Amino acid sequence: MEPRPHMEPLYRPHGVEERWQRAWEEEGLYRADPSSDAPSYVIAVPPPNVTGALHMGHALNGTIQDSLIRWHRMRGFNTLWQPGYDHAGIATQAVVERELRREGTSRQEIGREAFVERVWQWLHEYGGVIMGQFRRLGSSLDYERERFTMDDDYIRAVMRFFVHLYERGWIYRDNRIINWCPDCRTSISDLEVEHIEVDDALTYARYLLADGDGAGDGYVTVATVRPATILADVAVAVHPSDERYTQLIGREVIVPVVGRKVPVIADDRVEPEFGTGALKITPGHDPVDFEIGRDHGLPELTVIGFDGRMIGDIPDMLVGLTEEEAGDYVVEWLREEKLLEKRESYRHAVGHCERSGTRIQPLVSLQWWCATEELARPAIDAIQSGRVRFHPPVHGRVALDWLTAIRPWNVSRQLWWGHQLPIWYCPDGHVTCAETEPDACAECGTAELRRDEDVLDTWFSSALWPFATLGWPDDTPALRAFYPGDVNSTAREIIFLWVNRMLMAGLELLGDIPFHDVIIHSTILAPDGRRMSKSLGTGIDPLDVIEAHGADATRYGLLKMSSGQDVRFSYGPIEEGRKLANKLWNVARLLLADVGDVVPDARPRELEERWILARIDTTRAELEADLDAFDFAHAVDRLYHLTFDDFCDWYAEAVKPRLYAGDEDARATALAALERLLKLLHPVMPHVTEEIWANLPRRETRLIVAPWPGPDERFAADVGALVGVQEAAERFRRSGVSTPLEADEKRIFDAVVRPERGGGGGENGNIEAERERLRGEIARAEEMLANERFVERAPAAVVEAEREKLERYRRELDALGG
RNA sequence: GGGCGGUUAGCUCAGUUGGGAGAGCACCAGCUCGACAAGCUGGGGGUCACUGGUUCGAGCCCAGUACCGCCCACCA
Repeated sequence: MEPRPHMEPLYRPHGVEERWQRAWEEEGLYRADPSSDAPSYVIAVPPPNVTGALHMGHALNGTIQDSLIRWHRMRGFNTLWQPGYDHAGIATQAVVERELRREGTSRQEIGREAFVERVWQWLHEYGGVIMGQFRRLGSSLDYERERFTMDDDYIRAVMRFFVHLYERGWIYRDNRIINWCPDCRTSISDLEVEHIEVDDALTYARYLLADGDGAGDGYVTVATVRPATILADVAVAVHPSDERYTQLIGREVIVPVVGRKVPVIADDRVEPEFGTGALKITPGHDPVDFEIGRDHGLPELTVIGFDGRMIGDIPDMLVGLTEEEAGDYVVEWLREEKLLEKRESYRHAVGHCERSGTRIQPLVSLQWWCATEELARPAIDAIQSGRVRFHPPVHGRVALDWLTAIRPWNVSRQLWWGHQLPIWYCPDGHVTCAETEPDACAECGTAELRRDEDVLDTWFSSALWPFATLGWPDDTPALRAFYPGDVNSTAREIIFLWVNRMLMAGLELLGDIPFHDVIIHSTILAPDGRRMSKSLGTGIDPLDVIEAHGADATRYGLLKMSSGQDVRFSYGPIEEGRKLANKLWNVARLLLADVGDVVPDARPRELEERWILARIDTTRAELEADLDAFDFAHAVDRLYHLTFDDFCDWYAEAVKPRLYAGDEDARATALAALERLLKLLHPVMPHVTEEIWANLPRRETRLIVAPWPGPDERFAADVGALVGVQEAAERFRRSGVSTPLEADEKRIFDAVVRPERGGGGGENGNIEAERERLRGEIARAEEMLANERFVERAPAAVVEAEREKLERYRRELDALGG
């Protein structure tokens, strides 16, 4: 043990926190032990993007997980908090591509191999800073076990997963419409598409009947927000029971500009009430139209390329234009041909790439897909049966709804950074799927193989995080010791992307759920209620908060404010945490001043000592219930009031005179009570508690691994022992009226309230004011008890409580001679 | 379009089977007490969004309205 440092009146977290963070890690106290016999408690950190920096969500989530981990470590569990990073395919590739552009080159120019090499180089230089920032928060991750989704072992796990699904028959290649981001130059999944309201123009265009017989007006009008896609129209659809159009079904109309004759078809996916009730069908560029087109056997024409430019069988002058330019041309053409009925402004939600913000281009493309119904089934059961519980529970139902209506998963991305698909083609077009590069085509045996160039969706590998980090697919000691895990704590927005897929992958590959509790933590908004975001300038850097107030205060504050679904960040709770740390520090100074060779030992003699030990024990039980329910805001609130109100304002003040008098029993008991208080606070505020712990005499273990206090019923009967004194103090402070007290109560009263120093009015306080107050209370109670219906229908306990209150007020009034 | 959450003190938020509206911050007043002025004690401040209903009794339960936010979504 190091020498006891001088304890200054003001607790300064700087230096102290970093010192303990280094000590805990260097002494191996964060380490999980795969060979331990103790029950395990496992949380895998949501792997942050390897390019990213700590934001407020990380800080809150890190605090939640660390508090649980530290609590269980003290309770004797073999804890593993698994650290690591996600390679974050699109995000990382975008960062490095941006850098290449600044250098005047591009990934296409330097080629795939050099580009991937460049990404690794970038990561070694700038990536992977978050784990250092997690350390600064005091996070007790087992840093020696850090994993990366692009580690060789992890890649092997991803390949195994893919081949497994392929062999199950759930992986297939299909030419379907996908969400194409022209900026990222890749497909993205439905979950990565963000719908944003935009103002568009709705163009009403007339399609002339090909066999114009004079009946009606000889045309049908359709509405579109994307006039350029008219060039790829292959049909017009109407609702089968829409009487306006029944006579048109089966006839042909002429697509403007290109002059193509296309059929009028009937489909009940058309909404008769919208627009004109006639829908132009563009299977190549619209998801609904694609489905309708497939069902009616229509061709899929493409007029917009992967670069967002016009291509295909269209007038030469349009080739190479943007969709918008081409659209303007089409509208102008319609106007000249008198086929433009009208244009009106129209506000609607349009899909955008959530990473680049670019408007999604629905395109037909040959991609790899994963059929997910079979994977989802066990996950659905796990949630329905309650084996996996969400906190708050509402998110379980949301997760369930998604799983129940799950759709095929587009798993291929047209990127270079990521896990390249383990798919090889031979010149004859045969497909070989294997974990490692095969020698020959599985079908025809030719050795001439070409690997598919696409990489897998980043979330495909994230799905394996709870067990690929433990060595799966190998049967390792870590996997046996730490799977299944216990808790997953994460942000609301990745329930589908990540949580559900971990459930599916874990159940499919290991036959068991990866965790039984899912915590969905609050979203912390900027103080003005907007999202915290760098680009909006509304972000608050948690490292700045730690710098200014300390990690303990930051942890406390984040837990305190994280009660609702969304919560505005404010410094109030952080300040509260800082005050709590300072208060704790100072009460420790009081109890440790002139401590001599007294060691902690609970041997209570007086009322206030039995009382505080009872209060600490009941708070321990309540705290455990809060933590078991993942109710962190209540847990820290409880700790605050235990420390301030009970421990400092009442107990410490009451026992102070005996400490000054050199009462060694009082001293030893005080230290024992402080010990227990420190233990309860440690999971939330690890640094200040460890620092004080180190100052306690004869301390041979670290608080971080000190045993969590068990139930202590010895003084339970004394938990209300101070009620009389506290009421007397309240009365005295309110009106200066003294209450007759027993000798030991009087001693506590005098120590805590110190009437001789003013505050009230002494024995001659305002007795009449107090009588008046009591008469008011009595009147109210009498009124309630006079209400027959209340007496008849209210629960007996409530009525009885009211009677007791009345009796007490009357006694008190009598004592005041009223 | 569908679903979910929210609306309580100036601010950020609690309020646990319906039974006297709370905390922290801010504000005001008083305390230089042998841990802490980054402290202590006390105080002011609320039509619990609105309307109706159930009940002896509603912040809480029911119906509806308004506003804010989130998620999902193939009405062009």
